[in-house]
Amino acid sequence: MTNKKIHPLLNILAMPVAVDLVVLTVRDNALSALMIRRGIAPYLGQWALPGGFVREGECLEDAAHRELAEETGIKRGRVGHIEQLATFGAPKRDPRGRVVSVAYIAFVPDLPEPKAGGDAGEARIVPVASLFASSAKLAFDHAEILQAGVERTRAKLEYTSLAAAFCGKRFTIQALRQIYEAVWGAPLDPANFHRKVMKTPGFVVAANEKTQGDSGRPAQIYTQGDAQILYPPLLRASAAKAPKKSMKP
Amino acid sequence: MTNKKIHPLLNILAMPVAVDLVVLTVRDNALSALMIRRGIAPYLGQWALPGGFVREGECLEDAAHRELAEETGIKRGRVGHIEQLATFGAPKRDPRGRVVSVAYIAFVPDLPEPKAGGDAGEARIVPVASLFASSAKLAFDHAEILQAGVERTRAKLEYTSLAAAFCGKRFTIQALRQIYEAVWGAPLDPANFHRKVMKTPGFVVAANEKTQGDSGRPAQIYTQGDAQILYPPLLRASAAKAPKKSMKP
DNA sequence: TGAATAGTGTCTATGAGACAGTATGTA
DNA sequence: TACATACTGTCTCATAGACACTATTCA
Repeated sequence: MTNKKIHPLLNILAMPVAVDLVVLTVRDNALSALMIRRGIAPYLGQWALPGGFVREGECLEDAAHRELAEETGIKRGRVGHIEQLATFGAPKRDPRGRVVSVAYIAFVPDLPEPKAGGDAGEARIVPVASLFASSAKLAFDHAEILQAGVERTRAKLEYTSLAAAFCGKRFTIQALRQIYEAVWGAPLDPANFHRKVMKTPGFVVAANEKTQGDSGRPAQIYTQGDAQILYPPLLRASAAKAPKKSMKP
Repeated sequence: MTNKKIHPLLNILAMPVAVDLVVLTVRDNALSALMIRRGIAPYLGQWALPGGFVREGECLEDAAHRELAEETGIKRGRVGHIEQLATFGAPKRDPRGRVVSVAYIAFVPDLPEPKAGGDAGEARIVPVASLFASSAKLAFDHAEILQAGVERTRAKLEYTSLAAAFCGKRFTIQALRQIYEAVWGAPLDPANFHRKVMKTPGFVVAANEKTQGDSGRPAQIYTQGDAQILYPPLLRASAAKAPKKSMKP
């Protein structure tokens, strides 16, 4: 690249690149997403995912963190986990012109009600079940992005320790189980769950503390362990599987 | 390097968007990728993934199929499976200027040695093991993309029926097993594998035909079934798991 | 016949699920 | 004390892995 007059890319189509964020948390035992009510056209007044455009010299994940902080006030340190989800690039997905959007999922421990900042309108934490209801029309292709983010999250809880990213730094096994129950939308047997977590090396580490003041026996408090991958995985019950009958007399 | 472009409508930084392809096949029992030797600078003469820029009015997956056909001659119908892998957007990943690249993985049944077309140099099918060797320096961040594609592929064979996308339309259980062995790089017990595939509903469907002319008992021929998801999954042996001892006297 | 591969039988170890039982706190 | 929740024990069933065995072809 010594000849600076030649720009091989000049006659290539260029387009804005955005990041959109599926920010998930568990609130009142319901998997919920942080949504922004759009204050400008198009899709004025509809729910949209937080997001914005990538800037010069900024990598995609940095853009995601920046938008999260700008639009919702969530700083990097409060984010339990962030990862790239997928990229959406249909030519007409934004009526203003072609935009490619790189979607991220972020898991955040239970949040205070956020305040909107930047160019966003009202920001709220909404249970995903109500967003999936047909009456809730999301802006752009954000329903599709949200759906993909939730499905990825459900799948990842099976074989990774990411459920802990929804908890705070210190948590009980019950709290961890409630994350699974909220994300999967199905109850789990507390006894079996407890045993499974305990025998998965590195999933959680006992802290030198117990709960107190609650009703019932105090619970051991744990912190997240080193393990990233759960082996064997903690599988959801298959929808395809026939219900079982107990044979105990 | 002021390759900055401003989108006319939005006054936002715009950039070229590329697709890069991790085209995988199993050849001589080795997982292999289709690579292109670069015929132009930068990285002249080094191995790179096939790819190119997204065009106006073209969605990302269409761009992936188009580049695959242009650079390697593989038509849509020959592709067993294609899916988006991830998007790579580090500001300096292309020394010519900022480019965001959406990577795809494609699985193709065993290929004839390809001919290069378009602006590509020599195209070849290379075992991924030799590409991972430290001596093989790939262009751009393509080593990282390839690594991600191979890891995704290994993981997906566990819980999906995608291994069949590496086989032709009709295949034996042995052929399917050899896909798993090549992708995972580890032998599987033929008897147990056979039973596992058979008892997973919809994984394969028996065709009305058997092999003939080979040594050994003729094998039933199958086609791919309806199932997308394997439940329960066909897990790789964990590296973390201690080797087992047989207790049989 | 023997070599080779397909496919089945069967034993064992492991893990999931159901659920009873015990431990330890609060009201 | 009653109650609630944490945790443990234990039984049953399903599955994976090891590997012996049978089946069916070709040379």
